[in-house]
Amino acid sequence: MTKDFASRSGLVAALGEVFREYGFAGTSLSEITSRTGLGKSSLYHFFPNGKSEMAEAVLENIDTWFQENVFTPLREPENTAENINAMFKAVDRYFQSGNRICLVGAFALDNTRDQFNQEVGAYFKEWIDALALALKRMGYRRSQARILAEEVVIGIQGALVLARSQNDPKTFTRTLNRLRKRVFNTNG
Amino acid sequence: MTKDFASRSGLVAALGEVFREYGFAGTSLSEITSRTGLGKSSLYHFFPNGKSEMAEAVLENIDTWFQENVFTPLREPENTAENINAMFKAVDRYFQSGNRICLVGAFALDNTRDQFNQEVGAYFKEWIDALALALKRMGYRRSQARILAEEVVIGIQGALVLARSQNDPKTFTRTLNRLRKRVFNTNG
DNA sequence: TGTAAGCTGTACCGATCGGTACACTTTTAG
DNA sequence: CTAAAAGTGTACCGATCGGTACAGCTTACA
Repeated sequence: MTKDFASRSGLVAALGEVFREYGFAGTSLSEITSRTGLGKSSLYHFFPNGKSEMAEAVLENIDTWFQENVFTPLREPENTAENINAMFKAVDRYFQSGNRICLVGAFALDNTRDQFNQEVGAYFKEWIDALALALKRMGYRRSQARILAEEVVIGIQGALVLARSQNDPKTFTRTLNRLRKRVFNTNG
Repeated sequence: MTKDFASRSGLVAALGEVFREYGFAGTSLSEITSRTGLGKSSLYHFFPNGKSEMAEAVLENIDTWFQENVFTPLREPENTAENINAMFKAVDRYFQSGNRICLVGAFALDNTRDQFNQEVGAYFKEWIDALALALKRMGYRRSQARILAEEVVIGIQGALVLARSQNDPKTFTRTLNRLRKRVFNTNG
């Protein structure tokens, strides 16, 4: 593919890390160049529509990852509790135990959201829907399942904000444990 | 003061709204000019250090508001339950029932945080500390109070992310109600 | 009324922004 | 081996970036 990256998804992953660090507006092409080792000509070869196409690719990459590792398992009709547990593990891994922020969440907070309306909206909606379905299968009543699913996703996002604000990843893992307990212990 | 603003804090409030909408990196001086009606010369008259000084002023403004309306009341030795309830009301008002994001949270998520390390870190720390103190006074054991205070602040931040992502402010008010119940109902 | 301070418009600065043109090299595939 | 396709370096574009210089206007106050 290119001298610097074995696959396109490797490049997209690198782009994702740059956007995570600088935000969408704060990421310049020259920063991307220096972080990926690819000049503008190469970047525009892969992403003719420039920066926004790069971000689209990153968001698509994220969506694919969550589909495979989180959403689809949650929708499985069997081993529900196991799959919910797997979600917590996958999330912990994905966000590197609190050392990595949620790019979709970051995009959501400013007007970057407007440019990626569909992707940002769908990401959270799908997550909550899939989790609510699983929780219902676990025995929660439908309305309770929805509320609890929302609570979990909100908790994860908030914990990422707080962990980063305090430079303390443990805030995130602590929250993840709390949410797991809440899902499995409580009489919903 | 100026033809456009009766007071400095009125100007700072307007700046805050611009930063909320575009983020720090995404806010250009020309955008600030068009939104405040003040030319660069005026802006640099009030904020000789430019954009970052404007953001500092906004953060200071936010801190002042939260000190007066949230932190100080929470630290009062009496009427604790009342003051915690007042916190929820103040927060609902401040974030306009989910129509306004938390600028400090937004700053926390990308490298803007590095430039405002102290302010971003202190905002959340002080909030959690004050709330934990109040919860302890309400009867929670110290460790439980800390955990619960963290849970509340995390919930608020996460709800703001989610509400904005779904363009659904009700997510925020719903969460605020849930957190209030959690604080007052549970046997901690 | 005078004068200093507060405030603002205009014109400008160099740097960087996102993006393009194009020739060149490298890789792939028949 | 060859030709097309994929990938890249260099040089450039106009626009905008954050910031400055400075003269002039406006306001407060003595």
